[in-house]
Amino acid sequence: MPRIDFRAPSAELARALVGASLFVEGVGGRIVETEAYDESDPASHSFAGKTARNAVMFGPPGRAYVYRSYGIHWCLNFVCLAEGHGAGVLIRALEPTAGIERMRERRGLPDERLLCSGPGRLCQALGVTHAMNGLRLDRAPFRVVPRADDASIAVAAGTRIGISKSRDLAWRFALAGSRFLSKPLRLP
DNA sequence: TGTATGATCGCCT
DNA sequence: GGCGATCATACAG
Repeated sequence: MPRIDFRAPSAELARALVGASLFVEGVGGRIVETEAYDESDPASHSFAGKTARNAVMFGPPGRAYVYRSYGIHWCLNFVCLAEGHGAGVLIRALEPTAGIERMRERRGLPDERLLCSGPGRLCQALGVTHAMNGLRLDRAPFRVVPRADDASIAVAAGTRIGISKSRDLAWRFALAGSRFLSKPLRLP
């Protein structure tokens, strides 16, 4: 059932992506943490309208929106139902399954638990940069694999991280009990 | 386990 | 000028 539908509202897509797998040139793993953002949400980049930075969020769904965070890190979003509004899902953490040595080289830190536990770390480990902004997610270098139909997966919802607006919205989704989360889940 | 700080860039919502 | 959808490091206790 969880065929990934990039036209779904961001919270739905964010939930469906937990347990799916993401690879960039074969390096990646299982998504264990996501956050939803949309145009009605003051914490979203799309809230205040289209700019050069967030333009991809306003384009067709199923693309990568990569932005620079704090002037230093890259963060990866999956664009969903945009149609002039602007919505997306921030990929916050992966459980590494493929290309772990490559990740270690890129990260410089050996700790496997910290390779992809956070949106900036994950992009560094997978080699995601601004060069991939706007690229389709169903083509190389990306590969997104839905979780298996029979996968009995416990997805928990909590409040989002690192934002000051709309802090009570339970739009953070995580694989319950995973040790690869960027932070423990906080219930609303 | 927690709090503080620096790095450094795009946009000011 | 100030603030982020961050992270590594330094330090206190």
